[in-house]
Amino acid sequence: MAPTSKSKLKTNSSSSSHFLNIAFDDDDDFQDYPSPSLSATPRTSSLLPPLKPRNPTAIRPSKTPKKRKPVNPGKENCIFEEAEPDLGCGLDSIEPAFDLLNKKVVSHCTRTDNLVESQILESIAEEDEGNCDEEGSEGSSQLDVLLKLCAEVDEHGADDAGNDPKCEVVIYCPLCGDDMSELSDDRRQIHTNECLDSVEAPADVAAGNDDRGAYQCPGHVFDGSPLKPVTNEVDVSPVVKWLRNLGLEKYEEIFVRQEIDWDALQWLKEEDLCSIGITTLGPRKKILHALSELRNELTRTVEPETNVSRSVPDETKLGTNKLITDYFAGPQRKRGNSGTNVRTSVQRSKADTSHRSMEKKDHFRNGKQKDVPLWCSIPGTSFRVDGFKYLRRDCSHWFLTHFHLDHYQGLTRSFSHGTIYCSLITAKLVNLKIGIPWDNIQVLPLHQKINIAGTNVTCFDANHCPGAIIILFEPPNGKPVLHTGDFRFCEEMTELSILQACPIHTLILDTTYCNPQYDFPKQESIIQFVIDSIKAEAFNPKTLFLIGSYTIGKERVFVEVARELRKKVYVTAAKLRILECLGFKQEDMQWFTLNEHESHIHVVPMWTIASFKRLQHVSNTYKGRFSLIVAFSPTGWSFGKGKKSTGRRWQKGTIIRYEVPYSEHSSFTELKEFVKFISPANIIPSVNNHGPDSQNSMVSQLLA
DNA sequence: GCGATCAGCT
DNA sequence: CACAGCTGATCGC
Repeated sequence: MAPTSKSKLKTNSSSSSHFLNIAFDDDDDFQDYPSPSLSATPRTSSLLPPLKPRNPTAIRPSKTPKKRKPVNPGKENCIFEEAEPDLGCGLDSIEPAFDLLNKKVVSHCTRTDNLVESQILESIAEEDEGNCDEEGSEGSSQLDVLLKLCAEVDEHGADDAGNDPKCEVVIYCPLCGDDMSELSDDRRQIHTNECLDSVEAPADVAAGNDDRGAYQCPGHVFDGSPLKPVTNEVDVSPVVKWLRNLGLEKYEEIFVRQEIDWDALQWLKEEDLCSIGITTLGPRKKILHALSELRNELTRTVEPETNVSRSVPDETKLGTNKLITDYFAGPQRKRGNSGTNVRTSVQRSKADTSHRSMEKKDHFRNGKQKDVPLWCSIPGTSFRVDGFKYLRRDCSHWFLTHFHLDHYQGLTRSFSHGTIYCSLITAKLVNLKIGIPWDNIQVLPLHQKINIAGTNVTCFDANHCPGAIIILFEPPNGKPVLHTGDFRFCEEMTELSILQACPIHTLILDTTYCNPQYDFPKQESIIQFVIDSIKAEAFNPKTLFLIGSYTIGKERVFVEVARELRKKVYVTAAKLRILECLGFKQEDMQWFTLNEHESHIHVVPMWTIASFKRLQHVSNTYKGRFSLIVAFSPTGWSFGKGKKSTGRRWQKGTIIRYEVPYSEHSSFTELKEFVKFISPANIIPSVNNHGPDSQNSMVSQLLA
């Protein structure tokens, strides 16, 4: 395969070099700000080709109106806030550029939000093979949908367990461990209710259900007792069972000795645990976490049926990144939000086979199964995307969209689950940083359709970090899936003929900034601000400029600063090794130096800039050589949400930090434009950072 | 002992 | 909170 490495920076491709060669006209610095309107038409008509929905009938109206969160109330109309008084360090020179940027963004922010109420796409979880047609459930009640999904989960679970038909179903009481196989359902119910009463569990907790066979047992809901046979635990207290379930059996003795019963357990605090002898941090935290879960369970008012019919189908249709199993929160689940406590047979079956070490490694950690989220499975294939945290043996094709920790987490040197597919740049980094042998890596070319196990696969530059790709899957079932990974929409994407022609069925979308209040400026404008700031202060040789960067990402900021100012930037040797993987041309590489004395512009990790303590340490290191530090922290979070202002300027003594809204993810406006361009039948958000309800609401607003 | 993992933090 | 990732503690082979 002939890789056509094309860095996102587009510095290594003459055909796209215009991307970097911004006209830095001093008189026209901020013309590049996007149109101040959220309505789709202005920018679309001025900058982009007409975005024709190619699949208009696929969009279905919402069955239930969704609430829309209040939009930015208009007070965030200043991009930079003076976080602390300017102590006067001769910085007047850089203020004008700062003010100018500020004013420009004011006009940018005071736009009229013109959002139409939700229009929700259905995104019913489909079977991997794609033969579960969503049309079939069109007329179903929400409960029917739920039941159907449950049935599918059950079947799946049985398969996963390597179900043995000869295997006799033995049903134990999860409380006392008695064999209840011979009892009728009613008798089992009575039995467990009695057990339940005997440990004084509140009634609302008992509302959860277990789908073990035909029998529903409430017991494990509150004590988390294991679902495997527990014949040796007949005489064991609920507290001990609870500890064992947490994998902390070695502390049983302490709890027994201290006579901590179920009631007392609920009230334990960290200092109590320390005082009774649980001095190791990890187990103590684990116990405290489990206790807080337990308290949540006990205080929650559970209305299982109401919750099931109200929330589950909605979330399913909207395609959040949750599995069906997420809707049935077991006692230990972190995100138990449905209020129901049914444990699915998937979880049970896997628990039953957890003695097999390989399966244990694949599916479990501390007794918890890591569910494969919707966003990393490609419907119609067995492929996984960025799902290395959920390694399974049922897949041998693993795609990696880009080399950021939250996407490759779980990928280690010992990976043996098949082939990793990624861009050339990502491949180099995976090899360099993780040590994956090249034999296990398949480099994907850009813009070139290739066939992998019967599915056509085409990649495009994601305009995120170097090597980041968007992947188009065309499985044999005729339902193409576009996975954006992390991406920032740009007009070049609308010019991709394959995307124009291919009717996307499922869009797995980077929804990091899927909220109307995230509508940051174009990257060029921010870079220009940084350049202007440095230019303005450059007369002072005792000023050190710091530019924040991730392992990869944000390179455009310091590369363009160097090119424009024709000054070298200092990077560490480790950083240079990474930069060498990114496909820069020699003329760009010349701007990097390993000699810190050669430059007063240093590239540092973002986390160095994030804290004044660390900046102070840098300042101390350079005492004598530099008397002022100006640091730039480029992050999209500095624009909007939850902050009093939409960007900040901080100062402490001779250290100044600018948080500049430089984002490598799409803004809300860009997401809307992209969704309009793609017009998918389904959307699956890959980021769920505002809670499911809010997220669904936001995703539905993309269609407004 | 070392790699993997997780919580906590920014 | 998150972005993305560092640190330090613990787990597990």
